[in-house]
Amino acid sequence: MRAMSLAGAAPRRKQSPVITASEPTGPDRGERPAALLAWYDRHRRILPWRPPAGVPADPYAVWLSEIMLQQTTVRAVGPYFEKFMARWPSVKALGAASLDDVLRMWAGLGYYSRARNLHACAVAVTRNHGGAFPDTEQGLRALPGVGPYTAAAIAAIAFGRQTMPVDGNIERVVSRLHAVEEELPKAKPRIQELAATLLGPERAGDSAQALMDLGATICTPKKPACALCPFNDGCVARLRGDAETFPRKAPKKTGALRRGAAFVVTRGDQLLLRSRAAKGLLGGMTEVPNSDWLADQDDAVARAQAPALKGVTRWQRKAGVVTHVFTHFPLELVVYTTQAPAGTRAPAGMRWAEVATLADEALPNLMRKVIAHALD
DNA sequence: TACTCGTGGTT
DNA sequence: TAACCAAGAGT
Repeated sequence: MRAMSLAGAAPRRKQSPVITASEPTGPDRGERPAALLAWYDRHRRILPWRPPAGVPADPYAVWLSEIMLQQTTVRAVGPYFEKFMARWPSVKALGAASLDDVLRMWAGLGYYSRARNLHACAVAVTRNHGGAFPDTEQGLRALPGVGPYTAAAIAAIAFGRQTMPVDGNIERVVSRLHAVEEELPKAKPRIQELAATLLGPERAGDSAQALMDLGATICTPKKPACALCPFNDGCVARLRGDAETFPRKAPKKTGALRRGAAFVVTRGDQLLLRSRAAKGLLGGMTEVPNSDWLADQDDAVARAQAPALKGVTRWQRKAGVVTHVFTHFPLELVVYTTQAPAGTRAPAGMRWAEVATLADEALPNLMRKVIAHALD
């Protein structure tokens, strides 16, 4: 352990007493896994789902965190992970919960198919595996919501399997280390292969988490802190001086603006809500009635999709619009409000909910914006 | 392969 | 400010 503590400071090549300025001074290829782990032992992040060094990880906590972290920042996940662990401390507990409860707890975190698959996975592990996660990559891969990355991550981190998960961080680190010119996603197989060479003979999970921490804190997308990197001058992209340009990837096109209308109906202290279709955009989540969302949507056409309510003929249009940006398109919603008389029946498929308890509803943030705008 | 699928923070 | 990015999966 004592020797390891020095590895973060750029180990020198053993066979070359004479080192020129341009010669690589980073660890030799074969020494990289050890240098990486030594760096990790000194600089690993403290995270809610990560036990203290040397303490085995709880597969349930690893799985839950990995699902939440898909395309989601560590900061955003933190409170959700704590909430879920407190309410459902085991996969069996989560498997016994209702999908509705899971969606309510997940509301605001985005990518709601993850929550549906999370629940389905908990049920499957409880029913088909006796509440114990499969301990192989192949077994994990068969579970809902568990793809190639997550299966490898759980196998390595929770079960010590010799496999290297490749996420966005690792793609960036590895593509820079080897200056991989091929564009993503075509370069994935090559990057997977190169990433696997960074696995130490033991501590596979730590190797993976080390690369992720390195990508998140040192080998960042913009202005990487190369001087602090354990790979040092062994990094080809750094030697070329264009580390920031990796990984190569085709620019993505932005979607066209879509427009629509949302209808906020109050009845005393209550509000009219309904549920969205089980799958697709915001699948299974709660919403206020609203129109189609279409590019070049005409305001009058959208307005005409207001719910039919007995005794309601007048709608007030709120000034301004609610804007929201989805991954593949931006959205602008015009908001109409009305006050329904006491006793007004909710249309088929809709229900009245107390405004005071809206926090407990499975409302995606878009809908929270709409309601806040309407009641403002 | 190329879309779909949320949200918030950075640059 | 527009673009990019974050421990990707499903179709």
